[in-house]
Amino acid sequence: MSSDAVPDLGPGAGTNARVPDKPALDGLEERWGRAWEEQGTYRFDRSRTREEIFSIDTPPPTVSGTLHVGSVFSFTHTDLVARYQRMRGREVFYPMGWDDNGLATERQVQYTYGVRCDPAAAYDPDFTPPAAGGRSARAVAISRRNFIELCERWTQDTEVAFEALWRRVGLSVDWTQTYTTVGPAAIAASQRAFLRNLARGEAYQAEAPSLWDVTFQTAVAQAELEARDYPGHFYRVAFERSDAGGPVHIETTRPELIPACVALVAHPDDERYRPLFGSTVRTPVFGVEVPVLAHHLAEPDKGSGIAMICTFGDLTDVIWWRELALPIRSVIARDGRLLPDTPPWIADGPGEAAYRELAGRTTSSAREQMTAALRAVGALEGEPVPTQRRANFHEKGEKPLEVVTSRQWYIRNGGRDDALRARFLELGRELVWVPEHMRQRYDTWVGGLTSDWLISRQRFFGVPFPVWYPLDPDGAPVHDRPLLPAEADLPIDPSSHVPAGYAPEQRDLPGGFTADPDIMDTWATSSLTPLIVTGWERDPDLHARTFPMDLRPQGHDIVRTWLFSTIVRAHFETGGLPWTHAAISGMVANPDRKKMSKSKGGVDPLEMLDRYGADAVRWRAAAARPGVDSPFDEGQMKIGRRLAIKVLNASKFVLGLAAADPDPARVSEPVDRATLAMLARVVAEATDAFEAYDYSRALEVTERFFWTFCDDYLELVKERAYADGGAATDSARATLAVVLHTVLRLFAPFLPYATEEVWSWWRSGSIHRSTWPTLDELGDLSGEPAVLDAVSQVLTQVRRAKSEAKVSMRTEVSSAAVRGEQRAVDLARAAAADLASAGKVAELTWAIDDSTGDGLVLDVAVVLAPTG
RNA sequence: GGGCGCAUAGCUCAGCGGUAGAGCACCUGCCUUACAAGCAGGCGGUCGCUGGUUCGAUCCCGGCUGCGCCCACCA
Repeated sequence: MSSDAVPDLGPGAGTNARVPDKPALDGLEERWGRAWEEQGTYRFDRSRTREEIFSIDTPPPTVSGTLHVGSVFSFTHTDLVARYQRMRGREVFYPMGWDDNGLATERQVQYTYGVRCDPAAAYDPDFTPPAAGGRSARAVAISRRNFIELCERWTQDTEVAFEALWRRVGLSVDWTQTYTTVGPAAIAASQRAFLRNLARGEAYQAEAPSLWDVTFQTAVAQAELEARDYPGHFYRVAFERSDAGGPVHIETTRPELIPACVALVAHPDDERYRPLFGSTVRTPVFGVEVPVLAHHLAEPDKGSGIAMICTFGDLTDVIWWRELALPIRSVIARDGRLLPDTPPWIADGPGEAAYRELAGRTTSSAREQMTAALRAVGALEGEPVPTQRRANFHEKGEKPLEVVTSRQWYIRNGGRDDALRARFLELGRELVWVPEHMRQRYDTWVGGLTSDWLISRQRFFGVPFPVWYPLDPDGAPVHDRPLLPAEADLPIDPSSHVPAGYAPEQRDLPGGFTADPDIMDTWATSSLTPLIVTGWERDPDLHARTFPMDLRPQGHDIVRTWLFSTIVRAHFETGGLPWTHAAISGMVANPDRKKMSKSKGGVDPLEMLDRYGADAVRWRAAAARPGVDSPFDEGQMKIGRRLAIKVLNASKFVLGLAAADPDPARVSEPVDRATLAMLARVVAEATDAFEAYDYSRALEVTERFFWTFCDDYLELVKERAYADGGAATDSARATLAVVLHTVLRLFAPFLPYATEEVWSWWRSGSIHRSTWPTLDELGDLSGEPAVLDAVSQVLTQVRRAKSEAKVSMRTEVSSAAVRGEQRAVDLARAAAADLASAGKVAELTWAIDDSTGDGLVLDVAVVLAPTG
């Protein structure tokens, strides 16, 4: 067979005619990848019923450039389960999506093509991106439409590359079932779910302070936060009491926010400040009069025990502002700079002049300027003291988040509703978690929510909100009277579609309408994957056959985002869980145990696949137990490769001896029956392990059996199987065939290429559509597995004698005297003839010695034949 | 500050109430017609520390230490 021929998986096989002389792994991936595609091996049969289907809510990988080793591992984990379930007879619904939506794509496009989106720019149909992108290039401003076109182009290219990688890895995905998170079906589902959330009051719009990323210029959600240490200084600053009672010192890390100060606050029980409650102080430099207030969140032992409240320096400020009913005095603009115009509350002359020095500066530059100003008026006490402050960052951002007041869309998630929070915690308990303890992260997250889910983003590439607003006679949007499309019209883009009752010419004109400019956060779409892929409201027949899904596999880093948000959305739409099981993969870490980042980490999955082969990489992935982080260790790949090669070679050998159909009824010899009894244990253990999603254990027990089988059993029965005729020969050959037939299928989920190759040598159809082994097919299981251990003891001691004498294993043994307790001797003696031939022992003798007290331990005295 | 996980041979990890296991690495050999990308044999561990339960603890319970991760209102 030439290497590029597509093998026939049809009926008609069954002989050993196809066993190659020199089996090799090279070319298997290409050949079988093509065969599986052409023959639809993994095609989903949608005529099956819900009970017959196993449906998987695969994570849509972010199309942000490259997939790393960790992704390969975790997707392999899912595929192991998928292949097991398929062999168990379930029809596996295993679609693949691409998360091309959102900020990650925008950043890649900006970087790759050297552009930035300017919504004010005009569309250029002939636009071609600058040849040289990269960080050093000056970004070209392009229209929103041009920008989105580039995003689409970029994602298509990467999706092709991703699919190629996944096929290479051997994921048994039905590649006709793919979706993208900005595809029409996903947009329609996102918009439909949003409209329903809105109608039921689960989504709402609010003008409120929220976390804001000044680099990306968008609001962000609590789930996207990352707390990081951030170097800064404590500044000790004096406020003058209005009653001239002397200065009050506060300590702050952000003196540039003094113009936004609205009050000072101390703990109600703090004796030092109690006399001041109800009085006022003047801010330094600006002379703005602010009250001194009491609140229990103020901590007496932090700083000087009294803090300034600014609108807004952090989330505590937001709480104080709300609970103490303070005014808003914002000074930070959306670009992170201080507002260009002097705020109205700064009225006095020197204060105005001081503000003008701050206007337009970044926060860090304003901080320096403010420090100088404080020093000039003598309000800075001592020198700033270096400190590590902890600030919230967007997980992909480089500057600390600010708190900015803006109008945003929210979805209720229990953060402000204890009954709803309790419901989500209850759903978390109903879900089966693998491993169990991962539920803890969910509970911690849901229990710690402090706000609803902010889903709007002031970005460009994503699902637009299906909303318009009427414009009043002054041209201002009337936000509390949103105009909504009919569900039948979805998906829509409010910036090109027109709301019912309006004409296109009325867009953005007073008395007309305007589109909601925002897009949804990528998780607002990803949270719907179980609904999107199962055809919710789009294909009710498919939905009924696949939902609720069986399995959500994912990483533990996105429990708080993807897993939780999916439960939120499914609860609102269906009242229950979107899946019954969540299997949480660990991360691949650098050898130093630090989290391996996507950008660096340095290992290219394709290079790894080239070097070791997909089966080897899968083997290594399977060694990482569910939920356990695993250090990247290239040396381990070699072991997997060795196993795959071993499978080919051992199979070739077995088929050379015993190409007949596996028939346990012909197994009669004690050592053969022992082998099948042992194999039965392996089948049972591997099956139990897989049922508990513990693919690692399934692999481990199979592998251990297989190596022992190769090293001991195969050597032991070689000659008996070679011999012609007789029940003993027949027994050996039947055992070999049964073991191979069984072990290949146990290995199939892990080594799909090598096992398929061997299967094609003697069976028909694909091994991946064959059935998982059961105890029934192994026949009579009353064999005594202890025979194997006894036999192995004898074999080992004969080999040791040869090894110690530094002679070949072919060396003849004049005599071997086995001695031990009755039972042990009987067990080994059952394979006397095999032992003699495998060890090349001329005279094998047996002695019972019940006085040893060694139980099943055997002692073998070996006398080697003289060499010469 | 709260929580979760981990701690067993140089490395990666199983085991989990009854005298310590695998693979890799290392050492010594062997071209044995399935496989030298192989095979055989061997060296190597007071199972993190410390109390307790038990006839007996690597395994159960408490405390401690170290590492990793998650969460937390960042003055």
